[in-house]
Amino acid sequence: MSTSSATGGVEGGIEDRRDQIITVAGRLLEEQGPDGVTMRAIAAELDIRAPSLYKHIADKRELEVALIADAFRQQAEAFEEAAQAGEDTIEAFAARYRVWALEHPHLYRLMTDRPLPRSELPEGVEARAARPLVEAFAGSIDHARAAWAFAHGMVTLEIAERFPPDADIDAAWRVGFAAIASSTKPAIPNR
Amino acid sequence: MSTSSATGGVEGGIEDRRDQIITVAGRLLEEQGPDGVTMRAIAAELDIRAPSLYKHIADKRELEVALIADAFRQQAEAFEEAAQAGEDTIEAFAARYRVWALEHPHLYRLMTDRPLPRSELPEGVEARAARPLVEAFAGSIDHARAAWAFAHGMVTLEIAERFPPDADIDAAWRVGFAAIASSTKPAIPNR
DNA sequence: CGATATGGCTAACGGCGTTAGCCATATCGA
DNA sequence: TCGATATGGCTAACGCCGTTAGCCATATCG
Repeated sequence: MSTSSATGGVEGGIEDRRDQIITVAGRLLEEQGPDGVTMRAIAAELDIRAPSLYKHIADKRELEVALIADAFRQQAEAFEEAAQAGEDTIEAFAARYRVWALEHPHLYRLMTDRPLPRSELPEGVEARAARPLVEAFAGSIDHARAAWAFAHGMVTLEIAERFPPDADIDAAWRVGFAAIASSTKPAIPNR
Repeated sequence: MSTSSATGGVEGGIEDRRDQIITVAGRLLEEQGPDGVTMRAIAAELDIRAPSLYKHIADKRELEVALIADAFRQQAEAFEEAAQAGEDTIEAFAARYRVWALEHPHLYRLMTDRPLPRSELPEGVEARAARPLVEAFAGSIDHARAAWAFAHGMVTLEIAERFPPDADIDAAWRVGFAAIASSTKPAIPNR
C-alpha cells in the first residue's frame, strides 16, 4: 500500500493516472491556490468526471499527502543544488529557503500548515530536506530549530503580507540570521 | 411560529444581535476550530436560521474581521497586563506571546494567516498589540521584526505540531530569543 | 391609523467532497 | 475461443457550505 514513489512504475496503468492526477493537482495549487484545487477541477483538466478520480486515490487528503512529499523532494533538491554550487553557509541556506518558499507559496503553506502525516510519507523525505540546516548548525539542534523557526516565521509573514508595506524585510533577515548564526559559534565568546 | 422564547442559549447582557453573532462565532472557533464556524452553526446556537444572520452582517468575512479585531485587543491586553505586573523584559514578552497563541491557536492563525484587512480594522488596534515589542527593541525596528518572526515561527510550528515529538521547544525558544535579544543590546550603533 | 423599518422565516442556487451503482472494455484462465 | 473478472469510465445523488430572493409578523413612529 504505502504508495510507492511516483517513478516506481512497478505496476501498470493505475500508477499513470494517479501520477497525472497528482501533477494536475500540483499545477492547480501553484496557479490558483488551494481554492482552485477541487476534485471537479482536477477531473476537468484530465477530461474526466470527478467521481472517476476515486478509482485512483482514496480521497483528497491522499492527494495532499502526495503533494507534500513532492514538496519536500523539491526543497531538498534546491538545497542540495546550493551545496553543490559551493554555497554551504548558513546564510546561503537561508537565502535558498526564502527563495524556494516565495516561489511556491501555496505548496510551502500546504507542507507547514498542518501536522505532518509522517506515517504516510516516504521515509527519509523530511530528514533529507532538513539535513543542510542540521549540518550547518551541527553543534546545536536547538540553534538549528531556532533558525528554522525564524526562517519559517519570516517566510510565512512575508507570504501572508503581514509586514507593513514599507518594512525592510531583507534587513530583518540579515539581523535575525546573523544573531542566531553567530550565537552558535562557541569559538566566539561574545560580542 | 416563532416564538417568544427570548432566552436562546447565549447570555451575557444586553448585546445587540450583531455582538451575539460575533461572540458565538468566536466561541465556535475556539471550541471547534475554523471548520466549526459555519453560518448554520452560528445561527443554530442563537436559535435562528442561517439566512437571518445576514440581517446583521454582510458576509462571513465581516465576521472574521470582527474576530481579528477582537484578537488584537485580547493580545494587547495580555501584554499590557504583563507590563503592569512588572514583566517588561523581552523574555517576558516572548513568554506571553507564546502562551497567548497556544491558548488561542485558531484565533492566532486567523489573525496571522492572511493579509490584514487593515482598512476595515478599528484604528490603532494593530499598533497597540505591537507596541510592547517595538518598545522592547526600541533601538532597531529590524531586530523587533526579527524577534517577531522568530516568535511567530516558533508558535506556528508548535501549533501545527511540526516539531518532532521529542523536540525541546523551550530550549529553542531560549537560544533563539537570547540570540536576537542580545544582538541588539550591546549598543550596536547602526541602522 | 397607517407607513415603514426590523428581523425573523422558507426555498433555493451553485459550489464542495464523496458514495452508490451502472456499464464498456481489456485481460486472463480454462 | 469463451466466459469471468478487473479496470476505469459514467450519471445521479447526498449532505454539507455560503449566500440570495422573497415573504411576513411585529414594533415604531408621524
